Amino acid sequence: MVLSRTSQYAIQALIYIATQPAGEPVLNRDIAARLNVPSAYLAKILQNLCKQGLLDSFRGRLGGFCLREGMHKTSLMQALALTEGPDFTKSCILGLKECSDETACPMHFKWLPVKKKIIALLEGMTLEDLAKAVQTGKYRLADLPTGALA
Amino acid sequence: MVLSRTSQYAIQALIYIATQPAGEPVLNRDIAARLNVPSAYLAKILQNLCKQGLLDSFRGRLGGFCLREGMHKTSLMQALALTEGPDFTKSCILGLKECSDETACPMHFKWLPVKKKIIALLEGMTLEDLAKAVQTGKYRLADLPTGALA
DNA sequence: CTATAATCGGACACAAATGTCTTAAGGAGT
DNA sequence: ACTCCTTAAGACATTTGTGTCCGATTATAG
Ligand code: FES
Ligand code: FES
Repeated sequence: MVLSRTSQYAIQALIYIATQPAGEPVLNRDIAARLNVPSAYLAKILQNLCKQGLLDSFRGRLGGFCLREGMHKTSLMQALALTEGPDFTKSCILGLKECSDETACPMHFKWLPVKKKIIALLEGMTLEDLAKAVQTGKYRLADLPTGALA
Repeated sequence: MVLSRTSQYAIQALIYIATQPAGEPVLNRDIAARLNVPSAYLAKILQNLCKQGLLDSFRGRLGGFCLREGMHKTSLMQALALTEGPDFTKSCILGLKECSDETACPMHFKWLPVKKKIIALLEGMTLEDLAKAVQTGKYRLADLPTGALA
């Protein structure tokens, strides 16, 4: 419902990276271990986020991934636009090609307000916010018991 | 976002069937043509809805599909439980196995109210309601120009 | 009974998402 | 220069979603 696995991994990883000291690259291996996610697959996702400009990557020793300068304030909406495609909120809930008041499906006018709430929520949450929440220790990023931060 | 193609087809078909005179079986072929959807695939979906007890099917001449007695008041939530699986609303938006206040991910308490709105919406809309809306001619069930009802 | 018309059921085909593996390339330390 | 550690890139495998096809079954009409 709502998000693909790929996007879920991406968000988890981004939040985790945001909890780590800025400027210190984080190893893909560590992220994967922390989130209990396939590391090779996660690498692909992170590489993509690099190409899209959200992350920086460094090879070799002391390498890894870290948030690009200023990207701590990236909203979930912006991040999801990169993983799900730029208009993943544009579609009609019944799958019609157009979703607008003029081409409304029978659910349109009921669905639209809810969709707006979802979008507002995603636009309102930044990686920074979520990272801080995680750092309080009250929330978990992975299935494991209660994620103690490294 | 939110629904699989299969569920979208299913809902469209159910609404269309609900707009037709009760008790008169509707041909799969006609539904597929009306919705502009692959008929063989739609047949599978309808067969499944039969097995789950939402539709009745009749073979041979004058055959087809129609809503089972009393099922006009089925909510979208009930219908989606059949196509998406019984707990498609249970999962965490970040993909955690458990979604509860005790095992909250950093988005949990913000997401939960929105999720509740979605569920309330789906529970509040019945096939009957949606069919009536379509019959006003103001809403469309398919991509085609403006669906004139048969 | 026969022909016709529709669903049923399963096998099959294709595509997209998810996950794995191997090799190449780049940077840090010695 | 050499070695080690890391990401980069692409090929490949697996799984799931989507879509097609065909023969079997069932019901109606003549
Ligand atoms: S037209 Fe269907 S949700 Fe807008
Ligand atoms: S735990 Fe993530 S949405 Fe509830």
